[in-house]
Amino acid sequence: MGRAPCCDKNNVKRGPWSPDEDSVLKSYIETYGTGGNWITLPKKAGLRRCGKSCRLRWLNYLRPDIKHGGFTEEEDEVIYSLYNEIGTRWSVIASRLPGRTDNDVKNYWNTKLKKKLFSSRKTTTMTNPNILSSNYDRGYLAEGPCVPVDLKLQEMTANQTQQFHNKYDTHQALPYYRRTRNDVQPEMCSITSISNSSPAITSVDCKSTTSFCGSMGEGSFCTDHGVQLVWDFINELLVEDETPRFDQPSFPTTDLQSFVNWPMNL
DNA sequence: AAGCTCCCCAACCGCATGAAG
DNA sequence: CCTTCATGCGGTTGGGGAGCT
Repeated sequence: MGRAPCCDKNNVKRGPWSPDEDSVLKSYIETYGTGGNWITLPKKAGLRRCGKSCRLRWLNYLRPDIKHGGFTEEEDEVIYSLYNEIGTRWSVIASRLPGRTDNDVKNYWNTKLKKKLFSSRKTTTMTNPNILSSNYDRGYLAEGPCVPVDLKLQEMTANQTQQFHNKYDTHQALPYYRRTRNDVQPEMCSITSISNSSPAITSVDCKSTTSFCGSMGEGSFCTDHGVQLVWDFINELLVEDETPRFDQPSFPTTDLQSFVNWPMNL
């Protein structure tokens, strides 16, 4: 048996809030505060709404310090940067953007910023047309300039590229294990870009971007279960480019339990 | 003008967390 | 310690507006 519902769903109104309801909720909270109890608030305020719904409406829309309207370039940068550091912890990201809510940031990321980030890879702030700016592209990178895989392949001769494609399917989905604060989760990724300045590649899975580098903090991933291929991949590409071949990082890459137990802050 | 598709975003859902008893 | 339950959070949904044919 599941948990008891927080309210009687048959007796509460759902869906969009009317201006009258907004006005009632706003004036109640401005007069009496939330009283630290959202569950009883709607009854006291005379609203036929679930407490959760009231809380959401207040926090995401009615609060006086909410900033409505488009995001600025500066806010975009903050989101890129924090997304790369901590992933989809929207409330933490929103806390760094005065007047923005977690819902706002999440919606903005999912509907606009992600697309903007992908399309911008070809055009923005590049000092070299073949190398993406690490500053702009922090959302993807651990550090240093980074080259999309497709561009890297274009640099090779047609014959080399064909041989490479015969050997590797560059768009195949690869399984890996991602470390989070609390556990290790199996996920899938595909490789989108490689760094030519540090032993790092960058991949994009369906949910987020992931750096593949020497650090063992949150977001790093285990190369077991097929992602060994990744290292062959990067070295094969880089060796075409006079870049020294990188050794595999020293952290455990084949034993899942060692990966799980490895200290976060090395 | 009508019908269709796409996109945005407000709102909902269910799970995790932590406080209180 | 265990249980209960309010709160907070991230993922997802769906209504409605905008744009296109």
